[in-house]
Amino acid sequence: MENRHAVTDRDVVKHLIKRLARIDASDGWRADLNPAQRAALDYLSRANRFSRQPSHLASYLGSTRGTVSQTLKSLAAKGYVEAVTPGSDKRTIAYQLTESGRKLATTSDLLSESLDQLSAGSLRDIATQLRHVLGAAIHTNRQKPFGLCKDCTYFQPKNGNGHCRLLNEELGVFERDQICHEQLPRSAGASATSA
Amino acid sequence: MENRHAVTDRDVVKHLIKRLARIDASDGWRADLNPAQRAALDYLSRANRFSRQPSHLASYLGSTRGTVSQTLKSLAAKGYVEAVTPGSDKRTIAYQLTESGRKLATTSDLLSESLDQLSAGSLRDIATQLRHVLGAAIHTNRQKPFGLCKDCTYFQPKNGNGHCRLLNEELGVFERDQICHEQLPRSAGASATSA
DNA sequence: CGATATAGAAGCGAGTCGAAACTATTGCAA
DNA sequence: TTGCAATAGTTTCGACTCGCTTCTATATCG
Repeated sequence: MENRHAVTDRDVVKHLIKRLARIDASDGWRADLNPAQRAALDYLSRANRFSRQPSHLASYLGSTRGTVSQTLKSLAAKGYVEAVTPGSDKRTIAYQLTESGRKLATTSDLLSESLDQLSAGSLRDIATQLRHVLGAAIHTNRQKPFGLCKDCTYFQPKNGNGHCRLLNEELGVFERDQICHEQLPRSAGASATSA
Repeated sequence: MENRHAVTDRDVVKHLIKRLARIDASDGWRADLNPAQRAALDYLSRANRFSRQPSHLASYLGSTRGTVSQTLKSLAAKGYVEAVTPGSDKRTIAYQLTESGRKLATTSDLLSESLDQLSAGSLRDIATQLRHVLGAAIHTNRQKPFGLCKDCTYFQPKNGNGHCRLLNEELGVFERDQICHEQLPRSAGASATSA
């Protein structure tokens, strides 16, 4: 009623996210990486052993196999990742961080520093709200959630560790907090095998 | 205490923002634009008449004059923006949207659609929280806020319209909701002329 | 078997990116 | 007034992203 040109909360949020992402991207040129390489490094540092193939990264980034293939190649040339050939399926290849890659992936970035200036309560609130946004975006875009192993329908506590009922694999403690391309959020409508 | 590998809220928020930005970027290839061109188009659609020069866009994006110069050139080649030469200072140039550019800038994107699935209350909460995050990031990165004209220290209501006390210019109604490279948030520590 | 699907990679062309060099102005100061 | 540093924009460079198409190997299913 006040004026026809008023900015809606939706647009405010949209611009806030986009601007934040832009600033973070411009910060992504630290060291000798670019934002895409940094994203790949970051993904590999969080992905569990079932989720480290080029196609998984492409799916996570909403990109293509061809594109991430090149990004991983340049990361390998710089010595931050290395290819490992897994077992059964000879078409696949997996990438893992090298020691220097691991070190680089854990260095703090601008976004972390900015977020550190907020209170614990604020962070928890933002996390809750943004989860809804990301959930909506993922649903709209028909993407996979790539959530944490421990929040998965197929995750089953076992002794101190865990067990994946989908892949029928034993899981170490640290793997509970890694992301998985097969993850199906427990809270969501879990209609079993679709993945 | 529960486990040493637990993911902090800070990292959750960081990953949520980054993933959201990635998905939005992959969506930014609609029409015949790429994400950078889309960002430039979006900026120009919201910038007031004092803020449409390449250097302003570079500052907003945390990029360089050289880079945005090329982006604007390709946007001009596609007919979405056109250069206009302003008055006094012959070094400067300003870009404005063409009719087709304006049309393209107002088409809804993935992020808008996702946000539309949230309640008004949620959107208002997220906006409040993200403003803090962006504020911190801008401060850390020593960037300008690029806030709305009406939220500026130099903004003065005048009749139904407004007046800028910094540039000593009259402002139309619609200009109150545009972003300005000179904006100094009213709430922040406004120590006058620094800009 | 063979058809088809899938994983990864290579090549293409447009374009981004920071960095540095370059041009044209402007403003300031000796 | 002349000189010179600061500023705005552009150009060029090399590395790289990106979607796209094609290619090669393997898998899978009928």
